[in-house]
Amino acid sequence: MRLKRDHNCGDLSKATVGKEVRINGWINTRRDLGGIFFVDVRDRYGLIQVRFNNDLPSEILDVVKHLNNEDVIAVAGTIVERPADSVNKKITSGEIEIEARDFELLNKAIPTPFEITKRETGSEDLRLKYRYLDLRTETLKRNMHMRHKASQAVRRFLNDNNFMEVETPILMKSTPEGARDFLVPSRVNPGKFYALPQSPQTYKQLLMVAGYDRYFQIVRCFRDEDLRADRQPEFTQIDCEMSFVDEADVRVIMEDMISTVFKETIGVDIPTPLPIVSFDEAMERYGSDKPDIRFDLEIKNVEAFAKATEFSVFHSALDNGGVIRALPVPDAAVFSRKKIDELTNHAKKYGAKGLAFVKNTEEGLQGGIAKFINEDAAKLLLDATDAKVGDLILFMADEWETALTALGALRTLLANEFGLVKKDEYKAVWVVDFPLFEKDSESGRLVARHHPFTSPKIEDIDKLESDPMSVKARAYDMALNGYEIGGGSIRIYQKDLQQRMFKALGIGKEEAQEKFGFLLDAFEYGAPPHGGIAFGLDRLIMVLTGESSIRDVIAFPKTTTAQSPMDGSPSGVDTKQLDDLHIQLKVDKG
RNA sequence: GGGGCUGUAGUUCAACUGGUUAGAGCACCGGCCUGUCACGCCGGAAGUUGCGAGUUCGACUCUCGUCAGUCCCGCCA
Repeated sequence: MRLKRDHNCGDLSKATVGKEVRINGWINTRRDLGGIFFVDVRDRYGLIQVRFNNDLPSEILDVVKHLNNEDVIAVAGTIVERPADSVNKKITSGEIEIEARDFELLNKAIPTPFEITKRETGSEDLRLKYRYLDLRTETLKRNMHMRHKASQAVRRFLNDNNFMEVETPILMKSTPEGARDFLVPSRVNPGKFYALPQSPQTYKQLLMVAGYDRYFQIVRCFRDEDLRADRQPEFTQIDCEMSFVDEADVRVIMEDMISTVFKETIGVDIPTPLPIVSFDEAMERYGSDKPDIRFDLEIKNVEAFAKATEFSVFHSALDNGGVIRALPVPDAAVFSRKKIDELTNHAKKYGAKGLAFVKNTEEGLQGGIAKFINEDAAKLLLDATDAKVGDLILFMADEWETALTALGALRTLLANEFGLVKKDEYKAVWVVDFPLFEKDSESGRLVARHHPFTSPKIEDIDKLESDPMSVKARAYDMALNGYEIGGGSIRIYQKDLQQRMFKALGIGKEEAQEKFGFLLDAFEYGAPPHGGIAFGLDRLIMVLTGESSIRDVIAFPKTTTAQSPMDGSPSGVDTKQLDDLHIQLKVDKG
């Protein structure tokens, strides 16, 4: 190229008027007025209007006349002030333009499959197929820049606080305890597989044993599970671990980190210390273990009321060990039958069997289950819910977690519909005191709610064998605007306690030694007390950018079927490759 | 594994209750235009209605299957 740039499009302003500059960039838009030709040139830094007059040499004019959007060009010219009546207030460089003297077409572009300046054109799969074009759009450029800024803020903060960045293996041992692993065959080890890390959990604990007492890594993690708007098969974690700490130490420094990131990226103050709620309280009040606390709309316990009614569904639920909870919805007594049916269907997605309701009107309780409610019961209900005239009260009778989760889902849905969620508000909260175990719904066996390395609360250790479901974990999650953006725990660091934990999970001594022997062995060589946390960087960027899909904050994401329309991955491979890996397929490769 | 929604020129959308040659904006091509900035004006080209089957005199439209995208449930230690 002849005309190499000495400025970028974001450098130019009124202060540079009179300067001779050279810029390189893409054609954003162009306007041919006959005797005068305007081209808006775009690069990563900004947008600047270039004017081509018709006194330029015809070699230049002939090319300029046939320029297209997204052609790559070089322009040499003078920065000049625009006539006062031709100022474009919509762009930052709107007061100036470049009067072109020399020009070079660096590369032509064929018409793009969607318009770069209009992100609403082009379906998502088309934009994913041409991701390098989508990344040219303002929105994605802004998102990727936000991601960069947040990552840098995290690195700076952690470095300033003595955290050391250490890389851990991408090829590791498969431990099929939690999510399904991505497996990697090995040519030199026939019949054996590595797994891609679901998280560097064991490695960071081993780094603590090594004495690297503050570790971090911005690290890719892999899980072969179904995708969602906020879930990708590969995603990035801000992974941290610290030695000689308890829960409060980790919380204090990590909420400081998140607060710093918000300040440095979008200028928002997240006041610390963050509020702390227990898992039980989060479930009881918000129906979620990652509550959105930007709005009230809280769930109420109405069991005293339920017992006083003649509604048999309530009584049988209670007899079967279930609970009765209510969600009072202000000013929703006007809801139609159809609307309430919609809410019922929404609740059913979360395992609810039905949804009872009653309307609080001037004439008392009406509609729904009103006929089962006598005067005494009505008083109990209004006391428990603080419902005002004009409110709708929704009831759920079910198992504790099902009832609350379903009401929590309705809470979120209704808050959005009523506009209770303010877009520019950010409220984070710690959720603590999680149960250590939960029952696997299929097998009924005990599984770790967080992971098997999470320490039980010291006062609960005695109940590990006798009453495991009552044992609480030394775990903490950070929820932000209804997203779980981080989670961690104080870890087990003693071999015997770790072995008891494995045993409680139904992992035999030999199996534990085979799968996690390296960790158990390490605990015998002076393992310090330690704990840590991992934040989902992608979700954090989602919140910072206000996006509702994780794909919009990842440079090259996958579709919901875990495919890449751009490069066609995953794809079949040659028989030769498979032979090298000692692999035979059971199905035809696609 | 299950459910919802969507699929029509390059692209965004339209096409009545199943009925003539499937239309329009943007993009593209040609022409005109010296202050535009979503420039404007005139003209042109552009379609296996995702794919396959069925119902029908007739299917973009109805039915079934399939593929893809997306959202949700399950799943995500």
